[in-house]
Amino acid sequence: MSHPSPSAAEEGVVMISFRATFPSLRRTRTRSFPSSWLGSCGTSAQLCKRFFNRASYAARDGPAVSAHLRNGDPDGTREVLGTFRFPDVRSVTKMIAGRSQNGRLGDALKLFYETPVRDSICWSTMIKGCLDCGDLMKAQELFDKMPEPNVVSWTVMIDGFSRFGQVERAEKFFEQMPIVDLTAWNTMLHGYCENARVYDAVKLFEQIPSRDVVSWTSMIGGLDQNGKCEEALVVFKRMFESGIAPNASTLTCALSACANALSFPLGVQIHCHVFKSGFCLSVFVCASLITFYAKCKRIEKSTQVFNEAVSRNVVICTALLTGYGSNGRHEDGLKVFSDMIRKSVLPNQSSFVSALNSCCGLESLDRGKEVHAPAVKQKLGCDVFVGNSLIVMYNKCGVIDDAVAVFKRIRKKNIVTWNAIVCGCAQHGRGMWAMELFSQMIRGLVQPDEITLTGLLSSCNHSGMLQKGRCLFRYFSENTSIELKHEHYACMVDVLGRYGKLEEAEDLVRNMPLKANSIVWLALLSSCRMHSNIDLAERATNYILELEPHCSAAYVLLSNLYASANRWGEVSRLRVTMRDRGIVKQLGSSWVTIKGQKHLFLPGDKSHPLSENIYWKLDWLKMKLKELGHVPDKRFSLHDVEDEQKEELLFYHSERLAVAFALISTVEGSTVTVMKNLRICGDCHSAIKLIAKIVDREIVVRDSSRFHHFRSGICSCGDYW
DNA sequence: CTAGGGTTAG
Repeated sequence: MSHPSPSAAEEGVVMISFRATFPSLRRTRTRSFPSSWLGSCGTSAQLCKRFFNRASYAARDGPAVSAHLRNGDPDGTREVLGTFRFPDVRSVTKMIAGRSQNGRLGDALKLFYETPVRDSICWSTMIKGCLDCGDLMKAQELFDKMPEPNVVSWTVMIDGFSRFGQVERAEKFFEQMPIVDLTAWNTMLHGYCENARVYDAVKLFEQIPSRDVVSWTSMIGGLDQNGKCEEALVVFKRMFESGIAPNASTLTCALSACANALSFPLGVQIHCHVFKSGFCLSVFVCASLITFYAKCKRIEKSTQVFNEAVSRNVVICTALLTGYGSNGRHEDGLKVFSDMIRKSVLPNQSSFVSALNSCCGLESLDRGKEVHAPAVKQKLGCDVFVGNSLIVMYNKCGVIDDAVAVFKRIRKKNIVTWNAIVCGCAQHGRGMWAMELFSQMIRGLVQPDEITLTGLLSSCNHSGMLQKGRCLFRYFSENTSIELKHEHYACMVDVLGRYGKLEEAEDLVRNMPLKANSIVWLALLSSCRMHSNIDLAERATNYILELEPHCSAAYVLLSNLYASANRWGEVSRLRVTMRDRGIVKQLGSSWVTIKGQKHLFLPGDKSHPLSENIYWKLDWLKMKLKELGHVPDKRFSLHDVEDEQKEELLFYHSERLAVAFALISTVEGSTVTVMKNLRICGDCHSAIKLIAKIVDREIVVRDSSRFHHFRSGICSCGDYW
């Protein structure tokens, strides 16, 4: 400390002389930051300046101010300054920074304006504060008013413009700077990178007179984050040759590039370097090692790095959690998550996102709710990222109402939020909701994107809204710059075809500007299956097999179409072709998750330990169904066998076994949810409607295309699916 | 720890 602390005597002298000069001040002493008094101070600016800049006061009170700011209690600083006779510009600057960082721009500005003496640091802090609080205009205004902007304030502005996506203005500022130092160069470099102008960044990088480790790291990270991971690695190697030693940040960026480029050997080399150099102490490096191994599908190595990590903070845990998720090891991922909570490592936004993704992977509503609860506890339930994941999770686990509840609570919705809920409506057959959401988007000036269109068309498709579908399709092609892709045409063909407009659908396929791919033709073929149009189906199949000779779905669809028309000769001919070409039909299966345990059923399956009870329940249901006048629809039994046998086969479809098992294994009155890998069979559909009525419970079946909510004799799909 | 630059998890 260059300034010695004042002795009590000295302080006393100051006090006495000050009070003698301003006797009225005694009353205001305990009040916080007396602005009125600052006004009177202005009459003697020199005196004021002398008092304000007395380092001795800052030496005594400064640490207290810092402590309050550190503890997130900017108001505490007022109390300290209340006992503080002469706040100096350093303390005021700290307070301004504190208030800005707490999002209280108004208070910060008030302090700033009340301060009579402002140095360039104070100005820069205030400008930065405006930018941190999202007020670019105010920052610019202050910058223009600043008496002598220095290289720091210029740099703050460049960074601000870049962060607001106004890289052109940043560029202009950079060109106009009277003095450019290396930090300014690096700021501009980073600005280009974060605004996807990575090649301008490269150009700038080559111009930097002397590059330091930050320049190199920015360049490597920038290239990597703009999808140029190979080039990032080239720059990394060049850096080594130029003799600049990488630090923890550099290694983090380089490892990320290795992961994206799946450059396993180089990543391992970096790992060795990390090990030898001691950078494994850095949590960032450690996390990126975990991610690197996970992306290279060496999840065991990720676990090893995790186990050997010196400290386990949220970043490291989340890296492993995410790694497990992306390797399909959802149970393990959720175990990491629950360990975090148990060991009081507070999960953050990303941890929740990954954990919820794993719940989706397990299709487990219970696990999803277990993650939702701590998210709410941490006030992240309405966060846009966590919220988006929650919407997807609730949709996928079959409870659209909960997804909607989350949607409504998210205040700062982004396009992903809107898409998530629109796609949920599609899956759950809430076509009208989807339309209402779309008009809300348009009114709220939210730009829909190509995913929105897919969601909307598929909503129309699942709700049988022909006219709405046609309108949307036209609206998007005429009024937006969204490029229509194959999936959009496939969706539209579905909308038309399922409704029975097969000719119109075929016209669309033949006249679309892109070359129709197998997905588009497959949409047409499945419509033909629904509306028993064998001619068109045969044509569509030919196109599909030309494009994709091993498309088993095409064979199955056509074969089922022949079967339902009793053309068994064609069926067996197709079966032979399939066998010759080695095409295997996907076997139908259904499953139910109860208490975290997945129970899988195949058609006519008797392997389940509770098989006897399941079949007993099914027989009882069969009797009840008969009483209600249910007649099995044998058209859905696509085997060339006697009618009675057909009925038998129908009754033991995997979805029914799963439903019966779910009913006997859960509490009466609760909703049961069954998943199926293929589309639900038509006869099962009508039977389950009645079963829901008989047992007076809601039964949810998710098949390969959507959710069916069965309740008291009706299905949410309105028999249109 | 009074102002400006690079890093992680999706």
